[in-house]
Amino acid sequence: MSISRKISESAVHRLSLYLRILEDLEREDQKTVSSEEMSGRSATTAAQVRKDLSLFGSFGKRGLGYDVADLSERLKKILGLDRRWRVALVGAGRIGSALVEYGGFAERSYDVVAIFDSDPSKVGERWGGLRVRDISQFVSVAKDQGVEIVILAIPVEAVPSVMEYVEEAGVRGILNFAPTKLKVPERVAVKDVNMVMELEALSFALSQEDEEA
Amino acid sequence: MSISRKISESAVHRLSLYLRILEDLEREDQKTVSSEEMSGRSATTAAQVRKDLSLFGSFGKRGLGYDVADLSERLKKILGLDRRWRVALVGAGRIGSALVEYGGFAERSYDVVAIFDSDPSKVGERWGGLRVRDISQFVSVAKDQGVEIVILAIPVEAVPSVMEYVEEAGVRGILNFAPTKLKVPERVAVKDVNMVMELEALSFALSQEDEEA
DNA sequence: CTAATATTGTGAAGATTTTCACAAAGCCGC
DNA sequence: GCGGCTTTGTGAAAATCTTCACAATATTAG
Repeated sequence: MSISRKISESAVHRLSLYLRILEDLEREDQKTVSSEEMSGRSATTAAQVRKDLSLFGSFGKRGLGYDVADLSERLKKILGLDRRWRVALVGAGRIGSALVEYGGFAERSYDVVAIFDSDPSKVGERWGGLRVRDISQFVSVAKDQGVEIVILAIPVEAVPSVMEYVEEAGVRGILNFAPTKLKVPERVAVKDVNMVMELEALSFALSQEDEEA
Repeated sequence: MSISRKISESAVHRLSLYLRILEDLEREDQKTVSSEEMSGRSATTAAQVRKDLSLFGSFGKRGLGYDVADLSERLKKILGLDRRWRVALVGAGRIGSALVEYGGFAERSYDVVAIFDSDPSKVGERWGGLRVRDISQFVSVAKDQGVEIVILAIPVEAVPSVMEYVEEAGVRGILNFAPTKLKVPERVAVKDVNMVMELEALSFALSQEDEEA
């Protein structure tokens, strides 16, 4: 179905965005949608939408547009959301709690199956049905539970030691909230979420405006 | 000093990253650094580092490299971190609390000067020296406090009504955690932080690997 | 069945970003 | 102060990404 082609970061982000739009449309009971309308609801052009989709196949009908339910299914498949992913949260702090509480993950395809922390006062706490475990148990539990993705929500200092466990357990992907570049073997995929960097991009943009004025 | 030139999103992200690296180097007491070393600590090439910096001026010494302290200062200036920014947090939920607790903001250039929520049970709570206020007071307080940046950490449903206030108060930049595309006047800059999208990018990457195998 | 209308899919053109490669500069040791 | 070594800054080339523009195809009305 899909060719081994290099898809750019931004294209993948747009696919996520399209999926969200399609889910909105499904809720609104709209049956078909044109690239034009999709572009209106995102921040792209109709041509971009069509090009992005055409990277994976030919999903629309000329003259008609795309079938909302069908395209939504296909995007889910493309994004790997046609299966469940087993996720471990490492770091039972504020960010971790925000994520677990948020709950949106389960509705999508991610099951948080274990939570770890190194702080003895946190270990043992119950978090929405899961007991916080000591990080030293990471390797055995992660292997046992078949954890593929780790959400890393720990302070920078703790990163090196934790990463040893993560590597040993054969985790395949990391969503990294620590503001540092992780050193990982090539086979491990990393995505960074970094609020400070986004804030800096914001103040950069605002400063530029000021200078132009 | 700096020309009104269009700097790409990714270039700005890299600048943030360079700044973080320089701060590490300062802590390590290293006085100068080459583009080569900078690239080793980030995920770029030496040429990219030099090109990025050259967009703003000529900061290095041939044969020697860059002065760590000097470059750090210059990057801060470029990113608008040579002044304080007055920030309001809208949404006193888990994400908001994670952000305020995190504290890294104050160490950088952002002062959280007000917190708002619409939930009466939260209004009045004290959060690290600030009282949570009712969102209905947003416009007057934001104007009074000179708020320029808003961190929007509220559910999607609440976005439209809150955005009316935000717009009226003349806010210039928004760091948006709500998974929806904000509709804002052109003068307002928006940066999105979206964990679900990053997770989807991760499962996309992992699925691709699987197919290739 | 035909004409009018809508909208996709996609080569080709255009724009932007990244990499290359090397002249220009500065430092160091002798 | 000269030769050797290092490393920047930057045009030019290469690669990548986005937009354009239009043929192909589907639908609908009559």
